[in-house]
Amino acid sequence: MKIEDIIKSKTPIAIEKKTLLNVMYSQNVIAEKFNDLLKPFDLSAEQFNVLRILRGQNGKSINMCDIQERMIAKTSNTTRLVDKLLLKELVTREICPENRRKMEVAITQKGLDVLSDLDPSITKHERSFAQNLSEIELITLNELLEKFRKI
Amino acid sequence: MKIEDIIKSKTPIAIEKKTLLNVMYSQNVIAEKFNDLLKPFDLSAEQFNVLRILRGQNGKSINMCDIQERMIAKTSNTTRLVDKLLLKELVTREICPENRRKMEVAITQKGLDVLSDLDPSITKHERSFAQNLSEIELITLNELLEKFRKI
DNA sequence: AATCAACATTTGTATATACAATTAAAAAAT
DNA sequence: ATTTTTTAATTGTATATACAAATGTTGATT
Repeated sequence: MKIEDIIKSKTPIAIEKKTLLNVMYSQNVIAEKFNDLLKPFDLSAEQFNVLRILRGQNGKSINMCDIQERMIAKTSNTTRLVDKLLLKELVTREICPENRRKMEVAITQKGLDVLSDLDPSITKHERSFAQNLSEIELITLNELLEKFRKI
Repeated sequence: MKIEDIIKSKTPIAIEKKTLLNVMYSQNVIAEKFNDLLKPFDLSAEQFNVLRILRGQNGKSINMCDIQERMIAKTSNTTRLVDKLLLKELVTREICPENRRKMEVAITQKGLDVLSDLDPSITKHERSFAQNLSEIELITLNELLEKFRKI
């Protein structure tokens, strides 16, 4: 569906504006589907994101700053995100002995299990979008987005 | 900057996942710049969006349902958004006499003035992203996004 | 005409986000 | 060695969002 139809604009939209709207709206579609997928697991998208970052550490712990750096939405409140994950026993948090300002956050076995359970539907989710495009088109889309957002 | 570097992934990411991350992150970059731009005007992105929809009505009023339909983030709470705009006297809201369930929302002169003041920076914002791509690339990007999100 | 279903909007509530202010620890400067 | 600056994380607060429940109105059914 074209963006003009989605926002029900009668007049044509300039290509500059249209592209911005298209990026914004696409993200929205993706995020909504993603939230639906996570809902049965009682995880928000950002919580899942943090868990995935922690798994990517392969057993090593990571501090709050470094988590924040790896996140897509850089303005999230990492402390409170980790609080939520702690309550669910999906992560551990300890003061770093070398630098007592820092926190060592790590994923628990329970956290790893939740991610394992989720993996199939995450992969399905990712493929459901990608299947509409060829390999070459996907590469092009990535390149164009990268150029587009570069200011 | 490539998405792998942004999320600091050491291992290469599958193109399916990468594309999703790229769309999500690009939206984030755009939204952040947009919020910065609106901040001096004391408007949130969604409030601005509603105002722009109202201006697009060319004097006619529009009800809540129809506003919602035209919005990009379909889950926003239109009532409370309009409440905020009412407080700032940027819109009017009246019960529709033909169907008392409906509300007639319209932009005020003050609202139109705010949008006029904003227009130059909005245009600048839109162009700042679009300038990185040629006309053909912009068209391609729009087409690819449209295909991508189609499920 | 009375009842029921559908519609349009609002309200309640829990959670999430944005962003400034605060706390605490470590590093740098004097 | 003490003060200042920088760094890391947390807390406070206001606003935004998600989603269910409630309210009031209209249209349909019997």
